[in-house]
Amino acid sequence: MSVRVRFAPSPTGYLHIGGARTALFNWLYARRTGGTFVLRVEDTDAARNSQAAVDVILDGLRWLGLDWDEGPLTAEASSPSKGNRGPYFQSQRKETYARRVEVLLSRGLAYEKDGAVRFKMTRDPVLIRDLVVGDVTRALTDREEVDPDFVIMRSDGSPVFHFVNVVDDLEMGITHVIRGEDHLSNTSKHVALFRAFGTEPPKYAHIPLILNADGSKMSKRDTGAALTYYMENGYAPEAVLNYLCLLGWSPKDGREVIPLKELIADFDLPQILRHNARFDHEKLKWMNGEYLRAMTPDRFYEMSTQTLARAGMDTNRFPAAYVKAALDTCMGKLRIFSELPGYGGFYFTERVELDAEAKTAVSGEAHARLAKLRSAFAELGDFTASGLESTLKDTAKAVGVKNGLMVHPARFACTGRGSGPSLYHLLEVLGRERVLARMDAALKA
RNA sequence: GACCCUAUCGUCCAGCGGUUAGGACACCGCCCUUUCACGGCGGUAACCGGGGUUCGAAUCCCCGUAGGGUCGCCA
Repeated sequence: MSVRVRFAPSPTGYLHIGGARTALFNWLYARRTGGTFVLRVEDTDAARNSQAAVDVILDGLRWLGLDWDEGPLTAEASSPSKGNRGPYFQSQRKETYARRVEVLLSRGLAYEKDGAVRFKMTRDPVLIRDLVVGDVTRALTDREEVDPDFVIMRSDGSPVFHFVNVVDDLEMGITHVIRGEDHLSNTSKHVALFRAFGTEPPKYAHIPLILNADGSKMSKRDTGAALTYYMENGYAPEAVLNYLCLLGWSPKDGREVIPLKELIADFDLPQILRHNARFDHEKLKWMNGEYLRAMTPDRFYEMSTQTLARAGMDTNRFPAAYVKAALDTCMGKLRIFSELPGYGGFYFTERVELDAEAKTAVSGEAHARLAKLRSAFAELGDFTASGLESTLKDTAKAVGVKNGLMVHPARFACTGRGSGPSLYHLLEVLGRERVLARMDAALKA
C-alpha cells in the first residue's frame, strides 16, 4: 500500500514555524517513499476562518517549496481542488460528518445528550504504537475517569476536531499521521474512533516540539514564531527548510548543509528524536549565509533588489549595470538579506549621513589626508579598483602613513560606515562623480 | 489534581555496554586581509541527581528532580 500523508492546518492567520516543520516532515516522507502528500484545511471554526488566513498557509508552503499532490488550488473553500478524495476543506464536508455521526449513533457507539452527540470512549488504557516515541500506553486521567466520553458533535450540529480529524484521515486513506507531539495524549481518542468505525488506525509518528531559545513554548508573539518572519526578513527558503530539518532529525554522518535531494533520500521517521528542540536563530543565520554564498548571481540580484525595495531603496532609479556591479561587491558577505540595506545601502542613496563616529573618522589629522586623497583621485585618469588602489597607496606613502589611515577616512566619507564591501571596488562602482562629491561633503562636515 | 513524553557542551546533533565522550552554531585566541565577512589553525565547554543490573554504564531498570504536552460543545 502506498504512503499517504497529510498536513492539516487550521487557518488561524499565521503559519507557526513548528507547523511548517510538521508539513516538511510529512512532505519529505511522501517524497522519499513515492507517496502522496495531502493538504487539508481544517476550517471548521467559521468564526476565525477567512480566505486570507488560508492564503497565509498556502503561501508559506509554496515559499518553502512544499508542493501538495492533493488539496486546494486556491484559498477559496468552494473552488475546485486537485485530487479525488476531496473536498479538502472541512467546511465543505458537512454531509460526510453527519453521515458518520449517524453510523456511530445507530451502532450505539455514540449517544445524544443535551443536543450534543457524545462518543462512548473506552475506559481501558489504549496502546499507541508510535514510530517515533515507541509504544505508549495512555491511561485515563482523573477527570476522564469520572466521564471518559467526549463530544463529537456540538448541539449546533458542528463536528469537533477529534472527530473530523479521524473521519477525514479515514476517508482520505491516510496511512501515516505525522504531527506534533502535542497530539500524543489525544491519540487514544483517535484510536478509539477508528476502531469504532471498524478499522485500524493509521501509523502514528509524533514529532517533538520547537521551543524558544529559553526553553519556553513558542507562541504567536515570539520572534520568529511565524513563517512570514523568515519570508520578510531576508531568509532563503532552502536555508530555512534545511535548518528546520535538523531540529529533531539528522543524518548519521555529520552533514549539516544538505541539498534537498539528499534530504529526501536520507530522511526517515525512526531517526527522529523524542525530545523537544530549541530554536537557535544564530545557527539559522549561519546556515542562511551558507546558502547565500552558494546562490547563483541572478537569484542574489533578485532577492537583493526585493530587500532593498522593502527598505525604501528603489534600485530601478539606477542603471542596471550599476546595480549589478554594486551588488557584486556585496555577494558572499551577508548572512541574511535584511543586512543588505545597512551593508550596501550607500550605493543607492543620494548622500551619506555621517554620524558622530564617521565625523570623527574624517576630522583632525584624517581631514588633511582625506583632502590629499581627494585631489589624487580627482586627477586619476583610470577610475578603476586597481588604479584607485595604487593611487591610495602612493598617497599614503607620500604622506608617510600606513594604508589603513587613508582607507579608513575614505570609507567613512563614501559610505558613512567603518566596514563594508572592498573599498577599491566600491569606489570604482560609485564612480568618480559620487566619490568626489562625498569626499567634498565629508571634508566640509 | 491526573495522565503522557523527554533529559549529552550555552544551543542543535553524534553516541545505542568498554571512546582521551565526536561534529556544527555561538564564544575566545592566532593566521590571512584595505574594513567586514569568508577561509585556515587552536581553545573554553556536557553525560540532571540518587539507587540498582553488570567485570564494566552517557548507554539497560527504578525513584526523584526538571522541562514539555494533554485532560473543552478550541483546533
